[in-house]
Amino acid sequence: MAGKATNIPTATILRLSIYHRYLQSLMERGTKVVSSAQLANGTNVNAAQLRKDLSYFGRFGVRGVGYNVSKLLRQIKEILGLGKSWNMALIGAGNIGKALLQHKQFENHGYNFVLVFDKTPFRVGKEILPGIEVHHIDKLKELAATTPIDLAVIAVPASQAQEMADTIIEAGISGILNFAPARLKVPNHVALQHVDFTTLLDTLTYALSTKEKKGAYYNKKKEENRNTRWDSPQSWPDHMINYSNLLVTK
Amino acid sequence: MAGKATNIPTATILRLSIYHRYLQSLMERGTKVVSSAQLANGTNVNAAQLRKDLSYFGRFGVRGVGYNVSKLLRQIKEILGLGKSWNMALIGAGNIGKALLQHKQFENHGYNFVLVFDKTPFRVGKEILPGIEVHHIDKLKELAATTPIDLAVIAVPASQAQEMADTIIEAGISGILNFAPARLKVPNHVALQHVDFTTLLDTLTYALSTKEKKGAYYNKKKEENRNTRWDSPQSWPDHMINYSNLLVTK
DNA sequence: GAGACTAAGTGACTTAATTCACAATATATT
DNA sequence: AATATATTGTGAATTAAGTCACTTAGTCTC
Ligand SMILES: NC(=O)c1ccc[n+]([C@@H]2O[C@H](COP(=O)([O-])OP(=O)(O)OC[C@H]3O[C@@H](n4cnc5c(N)ncnc54)[C@H](O)[C@@H]3O)[C@@H](O)[C@H]2O)c1
Ligand SMILES: NC(=O)c1ccc[n+]([C@@H]2O[C@H](COP(=O)([O-])OP(=O)(O)OC[C@H]3O[C@@H](n4cnc5c(N)ncnc54)[C@H](O)[C@@H]3O)[C@@H](O)[C@H]2O)c1
Repeated sequence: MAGKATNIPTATILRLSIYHRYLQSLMERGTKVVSSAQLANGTNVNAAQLRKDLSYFGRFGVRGVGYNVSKLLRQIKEILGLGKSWNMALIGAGNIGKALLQHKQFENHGYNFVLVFDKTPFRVGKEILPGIEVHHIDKLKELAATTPIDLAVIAVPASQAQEMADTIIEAGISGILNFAPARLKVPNHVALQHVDFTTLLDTLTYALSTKEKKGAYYNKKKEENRNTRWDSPQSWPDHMINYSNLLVTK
Repeated sequence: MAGKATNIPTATILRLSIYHRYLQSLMERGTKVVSSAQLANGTNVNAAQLRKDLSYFGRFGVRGVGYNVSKLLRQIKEILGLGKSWNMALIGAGNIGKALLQHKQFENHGYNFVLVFDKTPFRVGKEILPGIEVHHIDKLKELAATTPIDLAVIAVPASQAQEMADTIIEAGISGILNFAPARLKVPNHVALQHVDFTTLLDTLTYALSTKEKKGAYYNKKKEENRNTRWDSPQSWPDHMINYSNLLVTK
């Protein structure tokens, strides 16, 4: 486990998660060994980049052979902190919130909604899922004290989002996934990600628009240009993500 | 409208969308003029960066004064292609798909679901929204020929996602927003964005994990370090996006 | 209408991320 | 045991993105 002291690119962490998912599918298919070229191809990244990404954390492969799928999977889990199960609180049990609660995949990945909050009277007190009651948002701090929460998911209207973030942080939670279309301000010790549908749609319309009226705001160059810049509508290179969301990833 | 020939950073487009949204809120509040510093502060970016982002497309401000809110808003709309209304097809009318259909905000922004597809017998034929019937996926090509579709939203299980992407592209649609946890391969002329919840959650767990056992995989540095690297759990610098997917965005 | 003041626009610089290309090291083969 | 072959790991080079800091061009005041 070498582990470099170098700064790790943010995008590397995003990609690690993507490799992780692909490795899981390889596991299911029974693949034992995979080369950086195969793994990179399956996740749409450059093979050298994949190797460099891993090299920030250690040396996991065997030269001339490749990577042992289950071993690499275990090691990426370790790096990303996916060894344990993570308790999540949902803030806002509306359309999106309910879809998230229903999503079985989260549990499989160790993400569990253990508390759900809302404000609207007709939602509060209902049993939204077997064993999961909707609590009033005012009880967040109190309940978070007994049930330790690692992550909070914000799914309230944008106008309420910053206030909710503040409440969440005050309750001692320091990881937030925000679905509201608002860029939140949080102190440095809090990890935050935005899931921003409209912004992503806007990048698509930009791509399609520049495609049509080529030359208006942009000058067309080499058509064969790889998926990296906005010369032509294309896939996202990364970050993006964002980058990203970020964000933002091919 | 100067319009530089330079390559435009992918992250610039993401940010443009974010400025756009913030400008809309300023409009609603009746603000007439805004400085780059204010606008940057409201969107959590560096003021110089905001000015540079705009400079790729022209000169929209007045020196010594700032930007006219409604004028800048109009110009960003123009750049991003938000002047027109965009027809969308939804592929997969399950949990997430239904939440998206319900979402009123999309219409306000010019994004309209005009066709909905699924495969499961009990969903096909139902009127899922007033005036919107769920069609069988096999009819996509046929219906897209009569109702022009600009963008497709994929909300089917990951195992079906690549196949759906291929079908969509074959039907002549060249913008895709994908919610399935799978990295899709598309030809160069197709614009693609991934909305990847789990990957974003994974970056949060990484941040929280490294926070706890500082020094394991990372070496703690200046604590005051601004939100830019993975030295400590923090906000996403951008892209991340995008990128990123990236993607990724503070 | 001269001078003070403010904030945009941008070239130069800095920092970050990606890719190249090859040395290092494993396995397989004869 | 020597050689062929494959694929990792990584410094060096390249490319991209972000920030600084100054110049320019407006408005406002007196
Ligand atoms: N539904 C979508 O497809 C979609 C798409 C993109 C973005 N979003 C965003 O996600 C967020 C939620 O969207 P939605 O469609 O689920 O909205 P929704 O109106 O269906 O649900 C919002 C829920 O939040 C609750 N709420 C409001 N203020 C609250 C507060 N202060 N404390 C606790 N609960 C509170 C409401 O009672 C409601 O149940 C919004 O910001 C929306 O813009 C949703
Ligand atoms: N629900 C969530 O909160 C959530 C969160 C993250 C990711 N996702 C992803 O979004 C996707 C959809 O999730 P969901 O929860 O809505 O699942 P779901 O099972 O509720 O809905 C999927 C729908 O797709 C339809 N479908 C399946 N194959 C199809 C095909 N070939 N053609 C047309 N329709 C088809 C199914 O009939 C079903 O109605 C999945 O890939 C899921 O992993 C969902």
